[in-house]
Amino acid sequence: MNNSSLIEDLVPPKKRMSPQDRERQIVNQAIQFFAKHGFEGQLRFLTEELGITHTLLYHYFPTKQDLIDRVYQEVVVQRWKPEWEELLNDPKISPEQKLLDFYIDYAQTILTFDFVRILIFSGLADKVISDRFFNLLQTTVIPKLIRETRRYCGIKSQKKPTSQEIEHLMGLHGGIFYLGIRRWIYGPSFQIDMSAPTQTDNEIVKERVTCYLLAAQSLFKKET
Amino acid sequence: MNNSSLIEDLVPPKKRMSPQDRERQIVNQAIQFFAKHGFEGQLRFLTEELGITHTLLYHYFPTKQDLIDRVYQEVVVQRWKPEWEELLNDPKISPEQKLLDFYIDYAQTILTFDFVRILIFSGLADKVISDRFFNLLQTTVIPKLIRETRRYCGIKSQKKPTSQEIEHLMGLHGGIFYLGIRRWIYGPSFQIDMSAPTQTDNEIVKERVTCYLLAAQSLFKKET
DNA sequence: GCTATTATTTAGCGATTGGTCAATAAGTAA
DNA sequence: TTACTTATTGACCAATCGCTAAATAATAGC
Repeated sequence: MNNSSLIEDLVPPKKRMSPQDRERQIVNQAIQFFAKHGFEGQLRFLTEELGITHTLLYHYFPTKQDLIDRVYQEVVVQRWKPEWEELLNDPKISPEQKLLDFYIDYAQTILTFDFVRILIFSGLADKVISDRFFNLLQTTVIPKLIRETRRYCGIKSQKKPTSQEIEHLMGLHGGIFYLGIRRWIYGPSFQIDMSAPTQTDNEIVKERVTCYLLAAQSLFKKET
Repeated sequence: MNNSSLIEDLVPPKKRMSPQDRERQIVNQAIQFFAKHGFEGQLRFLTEELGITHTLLYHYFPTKQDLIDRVYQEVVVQRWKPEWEELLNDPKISPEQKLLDFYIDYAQTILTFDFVRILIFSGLADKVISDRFFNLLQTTVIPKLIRETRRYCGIKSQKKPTSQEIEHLMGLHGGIFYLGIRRWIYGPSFQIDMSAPTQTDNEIVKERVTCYLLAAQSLFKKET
């Protein structure tokens, strides 16, 4: 008469989930939801996607800000890799290999729908999330990237990075982040014709890093 | 007793403005308002800044979308310069000078608070504005920029741009647009230390274009 | 089966949203 | 002054926002 048993085999009703599972489910959906609609997205639509009432959401996250903070932790904070600093400090690796390894892994880590959009949404609004991320960038990897660039160019200076060196690095950095902006913000309308053979992200990043180093050599003449 | 006459000398009361002046005032304020708060910004706050009631706004723009459309026209459509195409087609100018002249003027034109933020806000939401702008870019200047890059490298090919050529140009393009993102989205926290001597935008753009062409020469070997 | 716990829902509140409509008052022409 | 146009306003509305309190029902331990 009814085929509910068949359906239940595939999708168990599980009307009442364990708190851990439910929280995990909410956070995962909230990440995609806020990345798509921004932090002004209405919680009632989020709970609609989850198939729960919006009051249940308040049971797990008492305020909207609590949920946003959690999303921020998962998307931005947990995605930062401490091993990036270790890699850039490793004396056994050549400068060009360090830069290449770093930017390939960095690009794979941050060029995602949720990261790029949430970072931009934050920058446009209160900047709480974006500020913290860029502070991390500026205090940790950027000085090391410039130090390695100097080593590659045969420069021994211990002085702090010049504005020209930083700007040159920002040219590379922006060129790579622009991949994410084209893909996840401007969307499919600003993509390359897919009928022709296209390069992979890794190939593109590799080419940009190579160009960066080539130009650095001609830009920063050897001094010693 | 009161000094209202003094104030009125400086700022005439002008409680009733001419329709043209009022509309101009509303549009100007709306551009800055939407660029700051996004298109979800509340019209009551906008009219508060203007010192008028929100109902008067509806007298000039019947719906919010009408006002947004007008802002789009002023900020994006009217800012596109047809002479960019003329410049890139001018046979009397060398390829490197064309690229330099174009990107210096392009950067000066679009790297503004209202343009950068409104373009990004649009991209994050319905993409109506950003799609149209990038369609303009892709169909007009990008093919010409790649043609001039080929001429600079001594390549005679008439084939349509390869994905590698486009990606290389996107590296330059993104590196320049990233100036606006740092300045108008991430904000002051991601700016270079101002105590040291800094480069002007024109100097930065010039250096990036030079690096782009240098790398293009080594990337695209001459074929004759 | 019984009970305690708690995941989940129903109902609703106060504030805010874009938008409407009729009344008001500042200019203009006679 | 008078009459007319219209820029501007005050009062209000339906829908929606984040959020709360109390009732309901599914589960686990006994």
